[in-house]
Amino acid sequence: MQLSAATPLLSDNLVDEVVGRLKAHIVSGQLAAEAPLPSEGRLAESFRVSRTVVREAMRILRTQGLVEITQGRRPRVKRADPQATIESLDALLSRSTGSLAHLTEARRPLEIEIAGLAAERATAEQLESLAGANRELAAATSLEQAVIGDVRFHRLLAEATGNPIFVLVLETIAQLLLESRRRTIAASGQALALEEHQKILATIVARDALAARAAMAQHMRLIERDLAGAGQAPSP
Amino acid sequence: MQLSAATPLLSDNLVDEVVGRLKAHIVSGQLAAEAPLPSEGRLAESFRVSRTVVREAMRILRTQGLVEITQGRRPRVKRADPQATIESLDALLSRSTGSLAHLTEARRPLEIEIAGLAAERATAEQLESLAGANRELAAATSLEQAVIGDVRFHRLLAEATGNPIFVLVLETIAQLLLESRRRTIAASGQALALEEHQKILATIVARDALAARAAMAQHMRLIERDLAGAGQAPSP
DNA sequence: TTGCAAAACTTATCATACAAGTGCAATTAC
DNA sequence: GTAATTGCACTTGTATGATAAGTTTTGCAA
Repeated sequence: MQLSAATPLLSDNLVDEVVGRLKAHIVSGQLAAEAPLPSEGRLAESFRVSRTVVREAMRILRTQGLVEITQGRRPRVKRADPQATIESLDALLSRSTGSLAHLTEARRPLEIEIAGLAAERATAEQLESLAGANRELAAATSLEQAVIGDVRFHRLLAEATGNPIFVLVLETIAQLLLESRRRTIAASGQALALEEHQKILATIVARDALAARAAMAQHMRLIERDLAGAGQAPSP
Repeated sequence: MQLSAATPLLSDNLVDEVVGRLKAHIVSGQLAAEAPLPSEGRLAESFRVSRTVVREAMRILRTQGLVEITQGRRPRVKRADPQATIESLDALLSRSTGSLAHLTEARRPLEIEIAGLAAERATAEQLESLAGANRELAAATSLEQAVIGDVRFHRLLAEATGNPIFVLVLETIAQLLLESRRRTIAASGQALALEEHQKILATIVARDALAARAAMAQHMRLIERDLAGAGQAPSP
Protein backbone atom coordinates (compact mmCIF):
# COMPACT_ATOMS: atom_id res chain seq x y z
CA MET A 1 0.00 0.00 0.00
CA GLN A 2 2.64 2.45 0.99
CA LEU A 3 6.36 2.61 0.79
CA SER A 4 7.13 4.00 4.17
CA ALA A 5 5.55 6.41 6.58
CA ALA A 6 8.73 8.39 7.08
CA THR A 7 9.51 9.47 3.51
CA PRO A 8 6.98 11.31 1.36
CA LEU A 9 6.06 10.19 -2.13
CA LEU A 10 7.72 11.94 -5.01
CA SER A 11 5.79 10.26 -7.79
CA ASP A 12 2.16 9.43 -8.19
CA ASN A 13 3.27 5.96 -9.15
CA LEU A 14 4.56 3.46 -6.69
CA VAL A 15 6.56 1.97 -9.53
CA ASP A 16 8.25 5.25 -10.35
CA GLU A 17 8.93 5.78 -6.70
CA VAL A 18 10.68 2.44 -6.39
CA VAL A 19 12.57 3.07 -9.60
CA GLY A 20 13.76 6.40 -8.30
CA ARG A 21 14.98 5.02 -5.01
CA LEU A 22 16.75 2.05 -6.51
CA LYS A 23 18.31 4.20 -9.20
CA ALA A 24 19.55 6.65 -6.62
CA HIS A 25 21.23 3.83 -4.78
CA ILE A 26 22.85 2.47 -7.91
CA VAL A 27 23.90 5.75 -9.47
CA SER A 28 25.35 7.04 -6.24
CA GLY A 29 27.72 4.14 -6.39
CA GLN A 30 26.67 2.68 -3.07
CA LEU A 31 26.14 -0.55 -4.91
CA ALA A 32 29.21 -1.61 -6.80
CA ALA A 33 28.94 -3.13 -10.24
CA GLU A 34 28.13 -6.83 -10.26
CA ALA A 35 26.77 -6.52 -6.73
CA PRO A 36 23.65 -8.62 -6.26
CA LEU A 37 20.45 -6.87 -5.32
CA PRO A 38 17.90 -8.32 -2.94
CA SER A 39 15.32 -10.53 -4.58
CA GLU A 40 12.00 -9.13 -5.72
CA GLY A 41 10.35 -10.56 -2.67
CA ARG A 42 12.79 -8.95 -0.27
CA LEU A 43 12.57 -5.60 -2.02
CA ALA A 44 8.79 -5.73 -1.99
CA GLU A 45 8.90 -6.49 1.69
CA SER A 46 11.30 -3.69 2.54
CA PHE A 47 9.48 -1.15 0.38
CA ARG A 48 6.11 -2.36 1.68
CA VAL A 49 4.72 -2.78 -1.79
CA SER A 50 3.60 -5.77 -3.78
CA ARG A 51 5.95 -7.84 -5.90
CA THR A 52 4.08 -6.57 -8.93
CA VAL A 53 5.36 -3.08 -8.32
CA VAL A 54 8.91 -4.22 -7.71
CA ARG A 55 8.84 -6.36 -10.82
CA GLU A 56 7.79 -3.48 -13.05
CA ALA A 57 10.39 -1.26 -11.44
CA MET A 58 13.12 -3.80 -12.09
CA ARG A 59 12.04 -4.11 -15.69
CA ILE A 60 12.40 -0.39 -16.12
CA LEU A 61 15.84 -0.41 -14.54
CA ARG A 62 16.83 -3.22 -16.85
CA THR A 63 15.61 -1.19 -19.82
CA GLN A 64 17.80 1.67 -18.68
CA GLY A 65 20.76 -0.65 -18.49
CA LEU A 66 21.24 -0.35 -14.76
CA VAL A 67 20.56 -3.92 -13.67
CA GLU A 68 20.85 -7.34 -15.19
CA ILE A 69 18.01 -9.78 -14.73
CA THR A 70 18.11 -13.51 -15.32
CA GLN A 71 15.49 -16.02 -14.40
CA GLY A 72 16.42 -17.89 -11.27
CA ARG A 73 19.26 -15.56 -10.34
CA ARG A 74 19.18 -12.52 -8.15
CA PRO A 75 19.30 -9.27 -10.09
CA ARG A 76 22.73 -7.69 -10.32
CA VAL A 77 23.92 -4.16 -10.80
CA LYS A 78 25.20 -3.83 -14.32
CA ARG A 79 28.40 -2.18 -15.34
CA ALA A 80 27.83 1.12 -17.12
CA ASP A 81 26.99 0.23 -20.69
CA PRO A 82 25.99 2.53 -23.53
CA GLN A 83 23.77 -0.09 -25.15
CA ALA A 84 20.61 1.08 -23.43
CA THR A 85 21.30 4.65 -24.42
CA ILE A 86 22.01 3.57 -27.95
CA GLU A 87 18.69 1.79 -28.16
CA SER A 88 16.90 4.80 -26.79
CA LEU A 89 18.61 7.09 -29.25
CA ASP A 90 17.93 4.61 -32.00
CA ALA A 91 14.22 4.58 -31.26
CA LEU A 92 14.18 8.34 -31.17
CA LEU A 93 16.10 8.91 -34.37
CA SER A 94 14.23 6.30 -36.34
CA ARG A 95 11.03 8.16 -35.52
CA SER A 96 12.28 11.64 -36.20
CA THR A 97 13.12 13.04 -39.55
CA GLY A 98 16.85 12.45 -39.28
CA SER A 99 18.29 10.92 -42.42
CA LEU A 100 21.60 9.28 -43.08
CA ALA A 101 22.92 12.54 -44.45
CA HIS A 102 22.12 14.22 -41.17
CA LEU A 103 23.91 11.53 -39.24
CA THR A 104 27.09 11.76 -41.25
CA GLU A 105 26.96 15.52 -41.06
CA ALA A 106 26.94 15.32 -37.27
CA ARG A 107 29.60 12.67 -37.30
CA ARG A 108 32.11 14.63 -39.34
CA PRO A 109 33.12 17.33 -36.85
CA LEU A 110 33.35 14.74 -34.10
CA GLU A 111 35.63 12.48 -36.08
CA ILE A 112 37.84 15.37 -37.07
CA GLU A 113 38.20 16.53 -33.50
CA ILE A 114 38.84 12.99 -32.39
CA ALA A 115 41.62 12.59 -34.91
CA GLY A 116 43.27 15.77 -33.70
CA LEU A 117 43.03 14.85 -30.04
CA ALA A 118 44.16 11.31 -30.67
CA ALA A 119 47.26 12.64 -32.39
CA GLU A 120 48.09 14.53 -29.23
CA ARG A 121 47.20 11.91 -26.66
CA ALA A 122 47.40 8.37 -28.01
CA THR A 123 49.61 6.04 -26.01
CA ALA A 124 52.00 3.55 -27.53
CA GLU A 125 49.60 0.69 -26.82
CA GLN A 126 46.77 2.54 -28.47
CA LEU A 127 48.88 3.19 -31.55
CA GLU A 128 49.59 -0.51 -31.75
CA SER A 129 45.89 -1.34 -31.41
CA LEU A 130 45.09 1.08 -34.22
CA ALA A 131 47.66 -0.56 -36.44
CA GLY A 132 46.14 -3.91 -35.54
CA ALA A 133 42.68 -2.74 -36.58
CA ASN A 134 44.05 -1.69 -39.92
CA ARG A 135 45.75 -5.05 -40.34
CA GLU A 136 42.35 -6.62 -39.72
CA LEU A 137 40.83 -4.42 -42.37
CA ALA A 138 43.62 -5.33 -44.78
CA ALA A 139 43.17 -9.04 -44.15
CA ALA A 140 39.39 -8.95 -44.37
CA THR A 141 38.00 -11.38 -46.90
CA SER A 142 34.34 -10.58 -46.45
CA LEU A 143 32.34 -7.41 -46.33
CA GLU A 144 31.30 -8.20 -42.78
CA GLN A 145 34.91 -8.43 -41.62
CA ALA A 146 35.82 -5.22 -43.39
CA VAL A 147 32.99 -3.36 -41.69
CA ILE A 148 34.04 -4.70 -38.30
CA GLY A 149 37.62 -3.59 -38.83
CA ASP A 150 36.46 -0.20 -40.01
CA VAL A 151 34.23 0.34 -36.98
CA ARG A 152 36.99 -0.87 -34.68
CA PHE A 153 39.49 1.62 -36.07
CA HIS A 154 37.19 4.55 -35.47
CA ARG A 155 36.27 3.31 -32.04
CA LEU A 156 39.89 2.91 -30.99
CA LEU A 157 40.57 6.38 -32.26
CA ALA A 158 37.82 7.74 -30.04
CA GLU A 159 39.23 5.83 -27.08
CA ALA A 160 42.65 7.31 -27.76
CA THR A 161 41.28 10.75 -26.96
CA GLY A 162 40.82 9.61 -23.37
CA ASN A 163 37.38 11.18 -23.41
CA PRO A 164 34.60 8.62 -22.85
CA ILE A 165 31.98 11.01 -24.20
CA PHE A 166 33.47 10.71 -27.66
CA VAL A 167 33.35 6.94 -27.41
CA LEU A 168 29.74 7.00 -26.36
CA VAL A 169 28.44 9.46 -28.89
CA LEU A 170 30.41 7.96 -31.70
CA GLU A 171 29.40 4.43 -30.81
CA THR A 172 25.80 5.53 -30.86
CA ILE A 173 26.09 7.17 -34.23
CA ALA A 174 28.17 4.32 -35.58
CA GLN A 175 25.52 1.82 -34.59
CA LEU A 176 22.95 3.80 -36.50
CA LEU A 177 25.29 4.14 -39.42
CA LEU A 178 26.20 0.48 -39.51
CA GLU A 179 23.95 -0.28 -42.38
CA SER A 180 25.14 2.69 -44.33
CA ARG A 181 28.76 1.91 -43.62
CA ARG A 182 28.24 -1.50 -45.06
CA ARG A 183 27.02 0.16 -48.19
CA THR A 184 29.84 2.67 -48.26
CA ILE A 185 32.60 0.16 -47.94
CA ALA A 186 31.01 -1.92 -50.61
CA ALA A 187 30.83 1.08 -52.90
CA SER A 188 34.30 2.48 -52.49
CA GLY A 189 36.01 -0.79 -51.80
CA GLN A 190 37.92 -1.55 -48.70
CA ALA A 191 41.22 -0.81 -50.39
CA LEU A 192 40.55 2.90 -50.45
CA ALA A 193 39.24 2.90 -46.89
CA LEU A 194 42.35 1.09 -45.76
CA GLU A 195 44.59 3.53 -47.55
CA GLU A 196 42.94 6.47 -45.83
CA HIS A 197 43.08 4.77 -42.47
CA GLN A 198 46.79 4.29 -42.94
CA LYS A 199 47.21 7.96 -43.74
CA ILE A 200 45.32 8.94 -40.61
CA LEU A 201 47.33 6.56 -38.50
CA ALA A 202 50.56 7.94 -39.91
CA THR A 203 49.66 11.48 -38.92
CA ILE A 204 48.76 10.31 -35.45
CA VAL A 205 52.00 8.40 -35.04
CA ALA A 206 53.74 11.60 -36.09
CA ARG A 207 51.77 13.48 -33.42
CA ASP A 208 50.69 15.94 -36.08
CA ALA A 209 47.25 17.02 -34.93
CA LEU A 210 46.72 19.39 -37.83
CA ALA A 211 47.53 16.77 -40.41
CA ALA A 212 45.38 14.25 -38.57
CA ARG A 213 42.42 16.57 -38.80
CA ALA A 214 43.01 17.13 -42.47
CA ALA A 215 43.33 13.43 -43.16
CA MET A 216 40.16 12.65 -41.27
CA ALA A 217 38.31 15.46 -43.04
CA GLN A 218 39.38 13.93 -46.31
CA HIS A 219 38.19 10.54 -45.15
CA MET A 220 34.83 11.96 -44.19
CA ARG A 221 34.47 13.61 -47.56
CA LEU A 222 35.01 10.27 -49.22
CA ILE A 223 32.42 8.62 -47.03
CA GLU A 224 29.87 11.32 -47.66
CA ARG A 225 30.48 11.22 -51.38
CA ASP A 226 30.08 7.46 -51.55
CA LEU A 227 27.01 7.59 -49.43
CA ALA A 228 25.45 10.13 -51.72
CA GLY A 229 26.50 8.11 -54.75
CA ALA A 230 24.98 4.91 -53.41
CA GLY A 231 21.73 6.77 -52.89
CA GLN A 232 20.13 7.15 -49.53
CA ALA A 233 17.55 4.45 -49.74
CA PRO A 234 15.15 4.52 -46.81
CA SER A 235 15.18 1.54 -44.49
CA PRO A 236 12.84 -1.22 -45.66
CA MET B 1 1.02 -18.72 -22.58
CA GLN B 2 1.84 -17.99 -26.17
CA LEU B 3 1.69 -14.99 -28.38
CA SER B 4 0.50 -16.60 -31.52
CA ALA B 5 0.96 -19.88 -33.26
CA ALA B 6 1.84 -18.30 -36.57
CA THR B 7 4.85 -16.15 -35.63
CA PRO B 8 7.91 -17.56 -33.87
CA LEU B 9 9.35 -16.06 -30.73
CA LEU B 10 12.33 -13.77 -31.07
CA SER B 11 13.02 -13.23 -27.39
CA ASP B 12 13.10 -15.60 -24.49
CA ASN B 13 10.90 -13.12 -22.68
CA LEU B 14 7.28 -12.70 -23.48
CA VAL B 15 7.62 -9.12 -22.28
CA ASP B 16 10.45 -8.35 -24.67
CA GLU B 17 8.51 -9.99 -27.43
CA VAL B 18 5.50 -7.78 -26.83
CA VAL B 19 7.74 -4.73 -26.52
CA GLY B 20 9.36 -5.56 -29.83
CA ARG B 21 6.10 -5.96 -31.66
CA LEU B 22 4.50 -2.86 -30.27
CA LYS B 23 7.63 -0.85 -30.90
CA ALA B 24 7.76 -2.05 -34.47
CA HIS B 25 4.22 -0.87 -34.97
CA ILE B 26 4.92 2.51 -33.44
CA VAL B 27 8.30 3.15 -35.03
CA SER B 28 7.10 2.12 -38.45
CA GLY B 29 4.66 4.96 -38.23
CA GLN B 30 1.60 2.80 -38.63
CA LEU B 31 0.33 4.40 -35.48
CA ALA B 32 0.33 8.15 -35.70
CA ALA B 33 1.31 10.28 -32.77
CA GLU B 34 -1.45 10.82 -30.24
CA ALA B 35 -3.24 7.77 -31.57
CA PRO B 36 -4.79 5.75 -28.78
CA LEU B 37 -3.62 2.18 -28.32
CA PRO B 38 -5.89 -0.65 -27.32
CA SER B 39 -6.28 -1.08 -23.59
CA GLU B 40 -4.04 -3.46 -21.69
CA GLY B 41 -6.83 -5.97 -21.56
CA ARG B 42 -7.39 -5.90 -25.31
CA LEU B 43 -3.69 -6.14 -26.04
CA ALA B 44 -3.34 -9.07 -23.65
CA GLU B 45 -6.22 -10.75 -25.38
CA SER B 46 -4.89 -10.23 -28.88
CA PHE B 47 -1.36 -11.28 -27.95
CA ARG B 48 -2.70 -14.23 -25.97
CA VAL B 49 -0.69 -13.29 -22.90
CA SER B 50 -1.63 -12.18 -19.45
CA ARG B 51 -2.26 -8.58 -18.61
CA THR B 52 0.86 -8.67 -16.42
CA VAL B 53 3.06 -9.13 -19.47
CA VAL B 54 1.36 -6.35 -21.37
CA ARG B 55 1.64 -4.06 -18.38
CA GLU B 56 5.37 -4.56 -18.04
CA ALA B 57 5.79 -4.09 -21.77
CA MET B 58 3.88 -0.83 -21.69
CA ARG B 59 5.99 0.38 -18.79
CA ILE B 60 9.11 -0.25 -20.82
CA LEU B 61 7.70 1.59 -23.81
CA ARG B 62 6.83 4.48 -21.55
CA THR B 63 10.39 4.49 -20.23
CA GLN B 64 11.64 4.71 -23.78
CA GLY B 65 9.37 7.64 -24.42
CA LEU B 66 7.22 5.90 -27.00
CA VAL B 67 3.86 5.91 -25.25
CA GLU B 68 2.09 8.00 -22.69
CA ILE B 69 0.23 6.28 -19.88
CA THR B 70 -2.33 7.82 -17.57
CA GLN B 71 -4.51 6.02 -15.12
CA GLY B 72 -8.02 5.68 -16.39
CA ARG B 73 -7.13 6.65 -19.95
CA ARG B 74 -6.10 4.49 -22.81
CA PRO B 75 -2.38 4.65 -23.58
CA ARG B 76 -1.44 6.95 -26.42
CA VAL B 77 1.48 7.03 -28.82
CA LYS B 78 3.75 9.82 -27.79
CA ARG B 79 5.31 12.33 -30.12
CA ALA B 80 9.05 11.80 -30.57
CA ASP B 81 10.72 13.38 -27.57
CA PRO B 82 14.40 13.39 -26.64
CA GLN B 83 13.65 13.43 -22.92
CA ALA B 84 13.81 9.67 -22.51
CA THR B 85 17.12 9.55 -24.34
CA ILE B 86 18.44 12.38 -22.25
CA GLU B 87 17.57 10.54 -19.07
CA SER B 88 19.20 7.41 -20.33
CA LEU B 89 22.33 9.29 -21.30
CA ASP B 90 22.25 11.11 -18.01
CA ALA B 91 22.16 7.88 -16.04
CA LEU B 92 24.99 6.51 -18.11
CA LEU B 93 27.24 9.53 -17.88
CA SER B 94 26.69 10.06 -14.19
CA ARG B 95 27.95 6.54 -13.63
CA SER B 96 30.91 6.64 -15.95
CA THR B 97 34.02 8.66 -15.48
CA GLY B 98 32.98 11.49 -17.77
CA SER B 99 33.69 14.86 -16.21
CA LEU B 100 32.53 18.31 -17.12
CA ALA B 101 35.76 18.86 -18.98
CA HIS B 102 35.02 15.86 -21.15
CA LEU B 103 31.55 17.14 -21.89
CA THR B 104 32.72 20.55 -22.98
CA GLU B 105 35.47 19.00 -25.04
CA ALA B 106 32.89 17.01 -26.95
CA ARG B 107 30.62 19.99 -27.22
CA ARG B 108 33.17 22.29 -28.79
CA PRO B 109 33.51 20.74 -32.26
CA LEU B 110 29.75 20.35 -32.48
CA GLU B 111 29.09 23.98 -31.65
CA ILE B 112 31.70 25.16 -34.11
CA GLU B 113 30.25 23.07 -36.90
CA ILE B 114 26.79 24.22 -35.97
CA ALA B 115 27.83 27.85 -36.20
CA GLY B 116 29.31 27.31 -39.64
CA LEU B 117 26.27 25.46 -40.97
CA ALA B 118 23.88 27.95 -39.42
CA ALA B 119 25.68 30.75 -41.22
CA GLU B 120 25.02 28.99 -44.49
CA ARG B 121 21.46 27.87 -43.89
CA ALA B 122 19.63 30.02 -41.35
CA THR B 123 16.34 31.43 -42.60
CA ALA B 124 15.20 34.97 -41.96
CA GLU B 125 12.81 33.80 -39.26
CA GLN B 126 15.56 31.88 -37.54
CA LEU B 127 17.82 34.91 -37.59
CA GLU B 128 15.07 36.89 -35.94
CA SER B 129 14.61 34.21 -33.28
CA LEU B 130 18.32 34.25 -32.56
CA ALA B 131 18.25 37.98 -32.12
CA GLY B 132 15.29 37.56 -29.81
CA ALA B 133 17.18 35.07 -27.66
CA ASN B 134 20.00 37.54 -27.31
CA ARG B 135 17.56 40.27 -26.34
CA GLU B 136 16.29 37.93 -23.64
CA LEU B 137 19.82 37.43 -22.44
CA ALA B 138 20.41 41.16 -22.43
CA ALA B 139 17.24 41.83 -20.47
CA ALA B 140 17.81 39.04 -17.98
CA THR B 141 17.73 40.24 -14.38
CA SER B 142 18.41 36.92 -12.71
CA LEU B 143 20.92 34.19 -13.22
CA GLU B 144 18.16 31.78 -14.03
CA GLN B 145 16.88 33.96 -16.85
CA ALA B 146 20.35 34.44 -18.22
CA VAL B 147 20.95 30.71 -18.33
CA ILE B 148 17.65 30.17 -20.11
CA GLY B 149 18.48 32.77 -22.71
CA ASP B 150 21.91 31.28 -23.18
CA VAL B 151 20.59 27.78 -23.69
CA ARG B 152 17.93 29.07 -26.05
CA PHE B 153 20.46 30.82 -28.24
CA HIS B 154 22.53 27.69 -28.69
CA ARG B 155 19.47 25.58 -29.28
CA LEU B 156 18.12 27.91 -31.96
CA LEU B 157 21.52 27.86 -33.59
CA ALA B 158 21.39 24.08 -33.75
CA GLU B 159 17.90 24.24 -35.23
CA ALA B 160 19.12 26.67 -37.85
CA THR B 161 21.35 23.95 -39.29
CA GLY B 162 18.23 22.08 -40.31
CA ASN B 163 19.79 18.93 -38.91
CA PRO B 164 17.74 17.43 -36.06
CA ILE B 165 20.68 15.31 -34.94
CA PHE B 166 22.54 18.42 -33.86
CA VAL B 167 19.55 19.56 -31.87
CA LEU B 168 19.24 16.23 -30.15
CA VAL B 169 22.87 15.72 -29.27
CA LEU B 170 23.35 19.29 -28.21
CA GLU B 171 20.19 19.29 -26.13
CA THR B 172 21.40 16.19 -24.37
CA ILE B 173 24.79 17.63 -23.63
CA ALA B 174 23.28 20.97 -22.68
CA GLN B 175 21.01 19.33 -20.16
CA LEU B 176 23.99 17.68 -18.56
CA LEU B 177 25.91 20.92 -18.66
CA LEU B 178 23.11 22.99 -17.21
CA GLU B 179 24.63 23.18 -13.78
CA SER B 180 28.03 24.05 -15.15
CA ARG B 181 26.61 26.65 -17.46
CA ARG B 182 25.00 28.29 -14.51
CA ARG B 183 28.40 28.46 -12.91
CA THR B 184 30.09 29.70 -16.05
CA ILE B 185 27.70 32.55 -16.64
CA ALA B 186 28.01 33.55 -13.04
CA ALA B 187 31.78 33.55 -13.32
CA SER B 188 32.23 35.43 -16.57
CA GLY B 189 29.15 37.55 -16.24
CA GLN B 190 26.36 37.59 -18.72
CA ALA B 191 27.66 40.76 -20.33
CA LEU B 192 30.58 38.96 -21.88
CA ALA B 193 28.42 36.03 -22.93
CA LEU B 194 26.02 38.43 -24.58
CA GLU B 195 28.81 40.22 -26.38
CA GLU B 196 30.09 36.97 -27.83
CA HIS B 197 26.64 35.87 -28.82
CA GLN B 198 26.20 39.11 -30.68
CA LYS B 199 29.44 38.55 -32.53
CA ILE B 200 28.37 35.05 -33.51
CA LEU B 201 25.00 36.30 -34.65
CA ALA B 202 26.64 39.03 -36.73
CA THR B 203 28.79 36.52 -38.61
CA ILE B 204 25.74 34.39 -39.26
CA VAL B 205 23.71 37.29 -40.52
CA ALA B 206 26.63 38.04 -42.81
CA ARG B 207 26.53 34.42 -44.01
CA ASP B 208 30.22 34.17 -43.22
CA ALA B 209 30.65 30.54 -42.22
CA LEU B 210 34.36 30.84 -41.62
CA ALA B 211 33.97 33.81 -39.30
CA ALA B 212 31.09 32.09 -37.54
CA ARG B 213 33.27 29.11 -36.77
CA ALA B 214 36.02 31.35 -35.48
CA ALA B 215 33.62 33.31 -33.30
CA MET B 216 32.12 30.16 -31.85
CA ALA B 217 35.57 28.70 -31.24
CA GLN B 218 36.43 31.85 -29.33
CA HIS B 219 33.20 31.52 -27.36
CA MET B 220 34.01 27.93 -26.48
CA ARG B 221 37.48 28.90 -25.33
CA LEU B 222 35.97 31.43 -22.96
CA ILE B 223 33.56 28.87 -21.59
CA GLU B 224 36.27 26.29 -21.05
CA ARG B 225 38.52 28.81 -19.40
CA ASP B 226 35.82 29.98 -17.00
CA LEU B 227 34.85 26.44 -16.24
CA ALA B 228 38.42 25.59 -15.36
CA GLY B 229 38.74 28.73 -13.29
CA ALA B 230 35.57 28.05 -11.34
CA GLY B 231 36.98 24.66 -10.52
CA GLN B 232 35.21 21.49 -11.46
CA ALA B 233 33.54 20.65 -8.21
CA PRO B 234 31.83 17.28 -8.26
CA SER B 235 28.08 17.26 -8.03
CA PRO B 236 26.85 17.15 -4.41
C1' DT C 1 37.52 -34.80 -1.29
C1' DT C 2 34.64 -35.17 -5.12
C1' DG C 3 30.34 -35.90 -7.68
C1' DC C 4 25.65 -35.66 -7.91
C1' DA C 5 20.91 -35.24 -6.65
C1' DA C 6 17.53 -32.94 -3.96
C1' DA C 7 16.02 -28.84 -1.71
C1' DA C 8 15.63 -23.92 -1.37
C1' DC C 9 15.34 -19.83 -3.62
C1' DT C 10 14.48 -16.90 -7.52
C1' DT C 11 12.39 -15.02 -11.67
C1' DA C 12 8.47 -15.66 -15.35
C1' DT C 13 3.87 -15.93 -16.12
C1' DC C 14 -0.94 -16.39 -15.15
C1' DA C 15 -5.46 -15.45 -12.94
C1' DT C 16 -8.33 -12.79 -10.10
C1' DA C 17 -9.79 -9.09 -7.27
C1' DC C 18 -10.46 -4.44 -5.90
C1' DA C 19 -9.28 0.62 -5.71
C1' DA C 20 -9.08 4.79 -8.21
C1' DG C 21 -9.15 7.78 -12.20
C1' DT C 22 -11.36 9.18 -16.83
C1' DG C 23 -14.90 9.94 -20.21
C1' DC C 24 -19.47 9.77 -21.68
C1' DA C 25 -24.27 9.48 -21.43
C1' DA C 26 -28.42 9.88 -19.01
C1' DT C 27 -30.64 12.42 -15.63
C1' DT C 28 -31.89 16.25 -13.09
C1' DA C 29 -32.29 21.14 -11.91
C1' DC C 30 -33.06 25.61 -13.51
C1' DG D 1 -33.82 24.21 -23.84
C1' DT D 2 -29.58 24.34 -21.44
C1' DA D 3 -26.36 23.53 -17.95
C1' DA D 4 -24.82 21.08 -14.03
C1' DT D 5 -24.70 16.64 -11.86
C1' DT D 6 -24.90 11.95 -11.28
C1' DG D 7 -23.95 7.36 -12.53
C1' DC D 8 -22.02 3.80 -15.32
C1' DA D 9 -18.65 1.62 -18.29
C1' DC D 10 -13.98 1.35 -19.12
C1' DT D 11 -9.28 1.82 -17.89
C1' DT D 12 -5.00 1.80 -15.27
C1' DG D 13 -2.78 0.96 -10.45
C1' DT D 14 -1.91 -2.31 -6.96
C1' DA D 15 -2.29 -6.55 -4.25
C1' DT D 16 -2.46 -11.56 -3.64
C1' DG D 17 -1.74 -16.20 -4.57
C1' DA D 18 -0.53 -19.94 -7.52
C1' DT D 19 2.33 -22.58 -10.91
C1' DA D 20 6.29 -23.17 -14.11
C1' DA D 21 11.05 -22.98 -14.90
C1' DG D 22 15.76 -21.72 -14.02
C1' DT D 23 19.80 -21.12 -10.61
C1' DT D 24 22.30 -21.77 -6.45
C1' DT D 25 23.13 -24.07 -2.30
C1' DT D 26 22.88 -27.97 0.58
C1' DG D 27 23.67 -32.46 1.88
C1' DC D 28 24.63 -37.05 1.12
C1' DA D 29 27.10 -40.83 -0.91
C1' DA D 30 31.07 -42.79 -3.12
